[in-house]
Amino acid sequence: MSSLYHILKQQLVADLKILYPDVDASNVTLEQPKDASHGDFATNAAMVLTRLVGKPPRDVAADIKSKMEAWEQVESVDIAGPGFINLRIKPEAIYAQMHIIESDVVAFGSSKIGNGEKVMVEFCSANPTGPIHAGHMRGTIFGDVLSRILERTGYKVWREFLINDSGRQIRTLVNSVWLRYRELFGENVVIPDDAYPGDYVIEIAEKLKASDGDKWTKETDFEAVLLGLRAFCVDAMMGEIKKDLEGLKIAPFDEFYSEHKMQQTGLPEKIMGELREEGLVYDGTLPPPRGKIVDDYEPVELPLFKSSDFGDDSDRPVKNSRGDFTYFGADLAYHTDKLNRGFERLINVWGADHGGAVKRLTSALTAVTGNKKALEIKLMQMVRFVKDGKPVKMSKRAGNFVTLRQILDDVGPDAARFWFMNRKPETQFDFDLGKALEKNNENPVFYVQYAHTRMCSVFRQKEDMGLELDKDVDMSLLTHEKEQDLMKHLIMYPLHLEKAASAGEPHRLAAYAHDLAAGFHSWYDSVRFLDESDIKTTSARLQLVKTAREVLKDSLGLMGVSAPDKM
RNA sequence: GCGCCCAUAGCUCAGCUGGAUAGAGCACCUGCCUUCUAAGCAGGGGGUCGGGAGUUCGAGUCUUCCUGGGCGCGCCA
Repeated sequence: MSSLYHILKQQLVADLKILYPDVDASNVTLEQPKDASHGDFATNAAMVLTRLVGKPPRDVAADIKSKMEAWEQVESVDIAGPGFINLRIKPEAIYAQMHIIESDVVAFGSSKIGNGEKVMVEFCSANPTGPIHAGHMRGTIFGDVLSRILERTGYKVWREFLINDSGRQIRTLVNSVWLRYRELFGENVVIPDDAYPGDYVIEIAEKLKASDGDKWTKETDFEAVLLGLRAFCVDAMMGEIKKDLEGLKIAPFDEFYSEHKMQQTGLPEKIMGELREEGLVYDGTLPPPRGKIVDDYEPVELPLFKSSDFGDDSDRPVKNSRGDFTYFGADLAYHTDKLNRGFERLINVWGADHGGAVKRLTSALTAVTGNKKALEIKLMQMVRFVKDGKPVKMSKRAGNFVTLRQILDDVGPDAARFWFMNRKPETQFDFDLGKALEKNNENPVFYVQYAHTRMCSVFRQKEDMGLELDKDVDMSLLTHEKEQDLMKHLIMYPLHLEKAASAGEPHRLAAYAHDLAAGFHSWYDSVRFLDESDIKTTSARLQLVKTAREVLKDSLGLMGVSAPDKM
């Protein structure tokens, strides 16, 4: 806890506790005012507490002010407007922060709001029936960066990828591969409409031929083929998926969890039995589906989960009429197992096309935990892919979808990652494949990276000039407005990380990095850093450049974006 | 018909979980390179924050209704 923000926040909380012992001050914030003339920090404490304390805001502010004036880091305290308390920090306190940041930016940015809580982030979970396509990118990048931010803010993060390797899609995959495999041996096969059409299917077939020879051409029973080739096909697909994840610079998953294996252990049966004992699962008949006319509807008695008692609009079958678990049933078992594995908090990153399943699963989990909200689902709205202003339709069936690898080949991981995580998840947006191809500066990542290369370049130039800097740096020489602004922006880094973590919104980190780059670019153009005739000022400025570089590099690192020395 | 999400500059989007005078990029206009990378900087024009009502010291932000767009609505995955 070396950051000024953390220290001041702690002092504020402690003082409020003394002033108003019985009042809940959790809504009190310590922020950086937009307008610098309002001070370095501001708190809304007086206004938030006015009703709870039963005094006018400016009176509350006066109480708090008297406490704050005793803080050693504070130069002045002012009450403004409806009851804002504005703090001005002693310059020395800010200068001291620069050295702390530069010596260990990770420690500086870390916080304990996570309290060591075990949180599982499940994301990506692309079906192993084809390469990762562009539609998965948003959630995959989101989950990756969110995980990194949560780790930095004191959570114990577990990254999990659910391999959806049971169900009909796997039959289709195995069948598609098997047909292509037989085709390789000269058999005249007919590829049905529902088979996967991509070239990757042929590649797997070729691998199969290489490893097993003609063994599977003699087999006529598809069930036997499925049994024999399921693992081979899924493994081959997962190998490709893992390569894609690596290409996108996704931090390693802690576990790739196989749904098929889960089914085989009998875990879902066990969990359903327990739920049945608790009265949460019962046998019943559902009404016909609404909003759609179904010709072949017949009422059937199925095991149902009482999700309607927990906010869902209907009860949901956990098994289908063939006796297999439904997607919902398997998901329910899987998530119950997550809790049994000791995770206190579950975060799932899903695409908006799964939005309809959110309520039933969260409500089911609420039932299982006895009314604790353990599961949080982050929905990624759809990304519309456009080229030359026209939408590009993608379909796995037609085989014309844009793959993650294509985008990586075009723009590289840095641009792709920054582009996707720059935006908050609940808005849908257009990804222009034409612009992405151009690799121009419309992608803000170049702006941020360029700031970093400029910082590095200054030091290269300093070496070339043979400048010897002072060991004892006097930061008080940095009187320029841009320098003051930059320093104040740097000390707020931990606050922005905490907000990104607690809101579950990684894009805030991208915004912070962009602002930091802007502050630096602006400063860069207003003063010359390297001045042989004034080594003292040069030393102080380079100290600030070094500090800013540490923060910028660290924030880029958390986003999984590289910080190049040269561009 | 029902549920979830969205609507902010011409375009793409931020807006710090209710705070002080609503921001950035692109596009358009005007300036700044014989000194640290001009992939940059400084400035200008451009807004009824989709519309109405409400909540309170205070609303782009919360509630509600309306309009428009996206996603979904079997035992599929």
